[in-house]
This record gives sequence, C-alpha cells and structure tokens, in this order.
Amino acid sequence: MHPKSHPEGPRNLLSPIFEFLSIHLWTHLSNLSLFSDSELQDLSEALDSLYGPERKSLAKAFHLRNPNAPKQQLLEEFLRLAKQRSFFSPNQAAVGGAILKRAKELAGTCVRVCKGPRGVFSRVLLLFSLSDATEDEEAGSGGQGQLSTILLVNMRRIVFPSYTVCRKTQIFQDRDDFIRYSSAVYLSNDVSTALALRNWKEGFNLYTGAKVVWKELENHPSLRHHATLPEYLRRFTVGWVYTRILSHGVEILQRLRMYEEAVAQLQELLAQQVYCMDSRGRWWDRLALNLHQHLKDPEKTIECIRNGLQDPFVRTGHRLSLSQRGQKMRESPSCKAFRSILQDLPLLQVEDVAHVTIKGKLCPQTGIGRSVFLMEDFQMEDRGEDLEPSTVMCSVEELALAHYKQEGFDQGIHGEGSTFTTLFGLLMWDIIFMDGIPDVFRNPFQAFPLDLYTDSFYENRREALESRLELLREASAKTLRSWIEDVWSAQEGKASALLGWERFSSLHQAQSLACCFGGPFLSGVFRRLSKDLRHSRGGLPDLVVWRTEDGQYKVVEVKGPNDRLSHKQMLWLAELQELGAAVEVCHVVAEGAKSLHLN
DNA sequence: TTTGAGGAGTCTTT
DNA sequence: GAGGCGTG
DNA sequence: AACACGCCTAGACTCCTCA
Repeated sequence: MHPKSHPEGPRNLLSPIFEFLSIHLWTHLSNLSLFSDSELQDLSEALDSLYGPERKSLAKAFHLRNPNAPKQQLLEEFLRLAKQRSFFSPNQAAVGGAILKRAKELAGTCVRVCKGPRGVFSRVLLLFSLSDATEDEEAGSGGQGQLSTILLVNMRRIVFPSYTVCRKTQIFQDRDDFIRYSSAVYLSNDVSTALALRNWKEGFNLYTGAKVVWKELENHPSLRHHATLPEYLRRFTVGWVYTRILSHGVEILQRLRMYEEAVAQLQELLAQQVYCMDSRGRWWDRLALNLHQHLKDPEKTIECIRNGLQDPFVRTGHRLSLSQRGQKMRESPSCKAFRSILQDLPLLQVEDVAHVTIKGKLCPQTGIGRSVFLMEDFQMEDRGEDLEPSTVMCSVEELALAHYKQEGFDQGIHGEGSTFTTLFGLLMWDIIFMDGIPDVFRNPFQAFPLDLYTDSFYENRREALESRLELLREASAKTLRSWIEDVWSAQEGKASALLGWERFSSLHQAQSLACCFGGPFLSGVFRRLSKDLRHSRGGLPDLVVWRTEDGQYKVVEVKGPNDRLSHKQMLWLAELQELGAAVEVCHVVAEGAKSLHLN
C-alpha cells in the first residue's frame, strides 16, 4: 500500500518547466516579434479598435450622414467614403488616408499581436496541456490558444502524485502531423462554442466544412500509425478530434430537425471502428431514438437495437436504454407485426428498489436554477436568544439528509460518485500510480494515468487489481482503517482525478464510512469501477447515510418533483443492492407552498 | 439626447 | 458527459 | 403518464454597445 517515493518532489520538477514556459519561451517569442511595431495600415482594423464614442466623433468630423448609426453601418459608411476621390488630390487614397490618420490619433497606442509567433505559443500550450489534470474544455478558442488561468496560477501550487514518467511511443509523426491535430482541436473548440452559444447556423457550417476536410484527410498515410496507437493515445490524433466534431454535428442536425441527415451521420460514425469507441453507446442509443421517434421506422429501430446490443462497446446506461426501448416495443400493440423479430432480442432485466416519499416546502423560485426548499432548523445557534427554530433554505438533497438524520443516520454525505471514487482512489492509490505501464504517465503534471478511463486500465493492471480486490474483500475494519490512514497521511492534498480531499470532513469520517461499507461491498463496487470507470462513474446515488453506533448504512438517490431515475442510476442502484447495500429512492414532493412568506 | 438592458471581457488567490 | 429542472 | 426537447453549468464587476 505504500507508494514509492520519488527522488524529486513534484515541486522541484515544476519550477524548471515554469521557467521554460513563462520566461524562456515568452522572451524568445517576443524577440521573434510576437508584437509587431508596424503601423495600423488597414482602415477597417483601425476603425474597429476605436471605442464607440470615438468612432462617433470621427463620423461627425467627416460629416457622415448619421454619426449615431450602429457600428456596422458606420464602418460601411467610412469604407464607402474612403473609396471616393478627393477634390484636392489626384491621389486615389487621399480620403482613406485622412480617415486612417485621424482614427490612429484617436486610438492612441495600440499593440497588435502577430499571428504566427502567437500560434507557436498556443500550440506549445496545447502540447503541454494534452494530458494534464486541468484538461478543461477550451484549450484554445477563437482559433488561437489562450493561456488558461488555472494553468499558470494553479500549477505553481498543485502537488502531483509521484510516479515514473515513461514516454515510449511517439504520438505525432512529425511537425505537420501535430499541426493538423492542433487545427482540428481549434476547430473542435469553435464547434463547441457555437453549440454552447446556440449559433446553429455557424455550427452547421463548421460541421459541414469539417466533414469535407476530414474526407480528404482520411487517406493520409499518418493515419495508419494513429490506428496502431492504444486508445488512450489515439485520443490525441486528428481522426479522433474530427470524429468528435462529427459527433457534435449530429446534435446540430437534430437541433435543426434534419433527422435523416442525423441518422446518416450516426450510421457513418458507427461504421468505423477506430475512433471514439467509447461513444458508441451514445450513438446507437440516439440512432434508435431517431429511427423510432422521428423517422417512425420500427423495423429499422429494432435492427438498430439488435446491433447496438451486440456491440461490446455499448455499456451501462445506453445498453439499458436500448434494451428498454426494445421491451416497450415488444409490449406495444402497434408493433404487433414485428413480434417475431422482437422476440429474440436479448433484453436486460433490472431489479427494482425501494421507493419512499417525503414532503418538503418548496420555496417560490427566484429565476432559474435548482429548486429551493425550506426546512425548519432545530439546532439553534449557540444557545441563542432566539429559541424559535429558524427556517433555512436548502436543496432537495439537504432536505433528504435531514430526513435520514431523523431516522437515526447521524452521518450523511451528498457526494454522488465522488464519495465512492474517493474511497476507490484511497484504497487503490498505489495501483493507480504504479510503474511499469508505458505511456500512461507522460509528464510530471498528471492527476491520473492516461488509461484510467479506458478498458486498458484494468487489462494493464489485472493481477494487481484482482489481488487488491481480493484483499479488500477479506479485510477487517481495522485493516481498512489502517490502509486508508497510510495513504491519507502520505498523499493528502495531492491532485488525483478520483479524489476529493474535501469529500470527507476528515480522515476519520472516511474510515468510518469504509468500515460501514465493509470489505465485500467495497470490493464489489471497486471491481466495477476498475473495469470500466469511463461508463461507471456516472449514476451513483446522491447520498450515503450511516449510523456510527451500529454501522448501518444506506445509499439513497434523491428525486425532486420533476426528476426521474436515469438508466445509469437504475443500474447502480440495482448493483449496489445486489452487493448487499440498503438502497432506496427518496422522492421529495412539494407540500402546499402556494404563497409562503419568509421572515 | 438620455437611459437602460444586455454583452463582452476580465479577474479571483498565494 | 452529467445532471437538474422546466416545457411540449 | 410517458417520452422528447431545451437550457444550463461561477460570480462579480466594469466597460461598451445599441436600440
């Protein structure tokens, strides 16, 4: 259980990189004239760098018809004016030159950042952030990379786990290969941005453009090499990124109600077996929905369900979703004609779990967001003057926690998956960061091995994981406590993707819960997590509550008034129950809350 | 011409 | 993806 | 009631734009 200590702490490894990135590279780029001192020569560029009021007074000075016109209109007027020949000069550009001169005076000193060198900088950044913990979305939007605050501000103080870096496989064939990758990433970011801003038109254009580019790229010789990479490195290839873009394209098409096209795109994505295999479940599931609900083609839907269920890359929630669609069709009288082909679908069966209902006062909403409930707060502040129980605002989960407290569960955590993954991270720490697997740790700033969310995680560590799971199954409470304590004291605070060091209020609380769970239960949950974290991290229940006094615990999925169990949630609840947990779904219904007044 | 709503950009904390 | 919350 | 969609995702604050 004891992690090997690294000769150099991560801090020592960090500073040279920072010197390199922030000083060395920066000054070099400056010398390469990252900033150009050339003049603003372009009129529209100059006009664009003015503030509104400045542009307005400039418009007055040149007697434009309407100085108060919106920006776009003013720009057009200026450009039209600039094209006119001056009375006084045969020089074609005289008027434009005069406007430009005045505009530059008004704008004052400007700094233009050069595209080329800046591009180098953002690509270095992209390269650097390939596999770091802070693998946030936008590593470079608007075409050019932005230095994410987190990267510079936080890296300095984050301590990373100790592990051995091993780069055996080269991902990018050559410079061009990487350039192709990086422009794909920029494009992908643009698509995501368009999607987030609901610029469907723009998104659609980017998508169709990407499709064309990818068609040509698809035959590039470098792709043969990409296809040989393990999945966790293949993510860093052009093909992977384009596939993701096409997958986003499906969402755009659906949003535009172009369901035939969406279906065609999904079929195309599913026809290849190289990229984004972890998305196949989503693709099959969505394809079935589109065929069923939009194209109204039961026969094709059934075929899709059959193929989807046969695809080993379809896991957990999506598998169940496909299965249940098949089930519904079987029971639907309108599908009578397809009874025979529906009969032999291999459908899943999920155990039911207990449901309870509690009441809560729903607080009239302010704007949008999570529902707010009102709860009588019985613990009065510090032997306070107001012995009157005060009313506090809380979330559904807090309300449920209070309910279970009344039932004698003195401990409770609302942590969804993080409660479980934190215990997993603690009890598996040394295996997660173990040596000997090439290419999963490629720089000193990782919070997880690159294969953590792929099937290779389990395959690469089968013996270690299996023997740990076995040990855990047999472990006594005392053993569990000491294992957790060992890791906690040695690693506390280090960045690990699975661990929230604040999830538990203390080491003691973590130990307490682990002991309630007990070895066999933990072992069972961890087996599932180790085998397929990618598809199992979602759907874990909201709450874990337990009684310190007798070690009883319960896992609870809380459901507000307009919320239903997701497929992943059903599966986890059933699985946890099978592993011996007390499990229930706690529905919170609003209780007469027409007009409630806060005082 | 004034005003106000909404957008865009920036910073947080070492 | 993830998950809640609201509409159609 | 069952099924789909749609939207959002930090928060504060300042400055800018435009109708």
